[in-house]
Amino acid sequence: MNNILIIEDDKDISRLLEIAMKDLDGSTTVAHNGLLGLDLAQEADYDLILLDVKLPGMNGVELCRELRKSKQTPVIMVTANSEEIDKVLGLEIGADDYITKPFSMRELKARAKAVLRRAQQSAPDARFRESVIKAKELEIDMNKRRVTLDGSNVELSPKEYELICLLAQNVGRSYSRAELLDTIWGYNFEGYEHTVNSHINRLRSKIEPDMANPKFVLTTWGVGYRFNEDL
Amino acid sequence: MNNILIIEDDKDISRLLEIAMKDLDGSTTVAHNGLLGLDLAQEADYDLILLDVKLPGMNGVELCRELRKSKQTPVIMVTANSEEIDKVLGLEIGADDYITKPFSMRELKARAKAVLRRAQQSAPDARFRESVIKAKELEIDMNKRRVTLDGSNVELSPKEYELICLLAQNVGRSYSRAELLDTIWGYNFEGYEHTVNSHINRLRSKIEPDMANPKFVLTTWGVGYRFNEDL
DNA sequence: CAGCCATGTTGACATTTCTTTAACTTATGA
DNA sequence: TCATAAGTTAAAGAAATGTCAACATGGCTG
Repeated sequence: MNNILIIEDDKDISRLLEIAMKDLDGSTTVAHNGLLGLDLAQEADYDLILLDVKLPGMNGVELCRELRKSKQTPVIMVTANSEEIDKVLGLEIGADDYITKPFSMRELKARAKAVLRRAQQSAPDARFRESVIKAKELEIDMNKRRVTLDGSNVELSPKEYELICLLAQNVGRSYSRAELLDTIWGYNFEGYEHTVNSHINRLRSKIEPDMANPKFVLTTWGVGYRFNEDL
Repeated sequence: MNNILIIEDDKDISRLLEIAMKDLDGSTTVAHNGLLGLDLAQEADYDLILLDVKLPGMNGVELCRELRKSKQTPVIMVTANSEEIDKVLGLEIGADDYITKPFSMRELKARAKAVLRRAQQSAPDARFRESVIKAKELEIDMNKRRVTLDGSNVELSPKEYELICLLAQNVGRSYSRAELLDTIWGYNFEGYEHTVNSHINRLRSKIEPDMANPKFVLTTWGVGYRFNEDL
């Protein structure tokens, strides 16, 4: 979950920015003027700030420069025209990226994702964020989206992959079918819980050496499924 | 005294770069477009080249790749945004370092100094960069920008080439169509993800012996594409 | 200006995955 | 032990996704 601060006076645009950030698993705070925005940015530690260049109260370029005196929070400047870009680029204000209106949602999300990724990679604790999970001969590489069994590749469908990731990331925790449907299928899924069984079944058939005695994905009777805690 | 070539169309930025280089006891030459820059770089022996990615005449990535065919002059790429960094990092173009706008003078000088020191210390052939990827009968030589199948040349379009480079450099990692669009087409691309299919299709028709069973570029169903990890 | 080439778009068709159904097996407790 | 609730498995139609050829466009070059 990323904490994202949006400093933008136009209500429509800030609404749009919020929607895009929610898609990126972000929790958003909005400030509709520069001074308030700077206060918030200096008080809390955000993962990313989307900052409009033209603002009432305090200009975005000034704000960014001021913020940089105390914090290195990643900033993406939102500019209305190319004239403003020159200012952002030419001056050393310390923004991490910029985007010009009108922008596409895809572009905005891609840029935000890239900035967040870079910020996290350079952060000191990046090495603690393990993206490879190992359990006996089973290995899940979340960066590559790759699952191997004894070193050889296992082809998993999207649902199967999401299931094994969720379970393996929370070894020993039992998930009910309803929980799995909510997190993987989404709250709007209208189908039966039985669907989960089907997918677990196919997942097992691909990773379990002995279907009758699963090693990895275990059944918690009357509850749901969990990843084996004794491996 | 170091001879430094600056290839940058923006006059303000090139002046900024010149000032920084003079501080490093450098004598600077400026080219305001890509073709002229490449000419100069190929003619004379510079100690360092500062190269803007976005250029009129010839793109910085292409220029660097072209220059590498004849010279190993140290190159620092100057990029305006994260999209370009991703490209510089993702594709093998033979740059020695990169810096993003807006940059601080201090950072620029530090990087330039480091690159110059490295270049002077290492013997002429010590900084030989291995950039040939081999996978069975397929061979990709990123210095020559040449792809061969069983020794015979395969003619690839720019997009096809960038696709195979990116995928082959990250064997086994699955890229979604959106990711491919972001790194190869750029965040500004407004078209459909379907476009990726087309290019993968054409790429396959040129390198795959059996289109029905691709050996090199595999499909990760529901996700995207990847380079075969079991070769 | 004509023709070529790289690129992007479209749509018919093929393949894989998903959901549901149904028959079968296992665990649990009265 | 037997009834029943819960889980497994296989199969089939529906939905989603991928393939691939054909066409459209637009830049570049002779």
